[in-house]
Amino acid sequence: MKLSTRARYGTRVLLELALHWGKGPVLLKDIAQRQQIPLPYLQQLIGPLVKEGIIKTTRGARGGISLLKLPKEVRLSEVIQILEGSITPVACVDNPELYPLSDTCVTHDIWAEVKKAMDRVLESTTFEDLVEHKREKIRQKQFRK
Amino acid sequence: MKLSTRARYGTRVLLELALHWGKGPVLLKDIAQRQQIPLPYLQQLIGPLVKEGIIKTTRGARGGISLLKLPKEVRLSEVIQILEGSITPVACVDNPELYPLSDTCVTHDIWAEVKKAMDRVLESTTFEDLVEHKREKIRQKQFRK
DNA sequence: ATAATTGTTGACCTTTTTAGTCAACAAAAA
DNA sequence: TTTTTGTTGACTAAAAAGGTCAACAATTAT
Repeated sequence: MKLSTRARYGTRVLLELALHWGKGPVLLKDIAQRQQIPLPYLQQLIGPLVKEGIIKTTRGARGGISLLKLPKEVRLSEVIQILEGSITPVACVDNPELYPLSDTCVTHDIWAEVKKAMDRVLESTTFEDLVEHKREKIRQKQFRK
Repeated sequence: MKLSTRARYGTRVLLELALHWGKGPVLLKDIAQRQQIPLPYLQQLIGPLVKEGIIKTTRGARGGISLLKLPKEVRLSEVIQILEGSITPVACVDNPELYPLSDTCVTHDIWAEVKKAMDRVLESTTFEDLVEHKREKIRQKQFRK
């Protein structure tokens, strides 16, 4: 049940952009370095995010990528869906019509519940939440010194 | 985020045993056929379940496998843990000590929440629940005819 | 203009994981 | 003592994950 690195990296990239909101584009190279993501791999991840209208890219000198929406308008669930696909534990939860036995298959039902439980968390979390949470953590850390 | 076939097959096997509770051992061959699991693969799955004391095996003619505990004493979470390992979406949720940045890493926290949400479902579901649910479904199906 | 700076794309490769097979063996019952 | 079952560990094939690369396209700075 591991999340792919695509989804994990993608979340961290978007969190960076959310923290940098309103301050112009962020260099891919810098993100790659700070987040310890191989640059060529990172470049590959942003394609789908651009296509879905989450971020925009600016080419040429002083370019980079930036968030297209407000951080509060981007849900964690979207990003995972885009970079990883459905989080369903088993395929038949997404396509019950393909599995005619599902009307007496109780394991099907329980996997559907598991998926719902995950969805509740991922859909209720926006990048604004993450930004706030992050700033709070940093404050607490300084306080402890 | 897919569940492995090991975990899915294992759940179905235990559900069979729970439905057959109190009626002696069930042949591996029969389970394999009914559940459409390759027999040699199934044989491989039961080892860990025996080792953890969930089921017992009986060799020789009229042998098979049977549930060692009451269905209501076996949680779905145990079976998945045994056959698939931890369901954590990211490794650092299980071993925070290995990742020193986790005290300001908010993505870590959100993955931990996702895991908790899954655990709540899996730990609160026993095979007695599944058996009941199954019987209820069968009743409803007959009623519709 | 044109050189330098960035992002874009698709093809490719390597490693790891998953799913499954097989053969030789061990125990119990008929 | 033969037949019926389960046990184990080594092996293999296929798929997915993770990552690399080279050639290209668009901007900006000079």
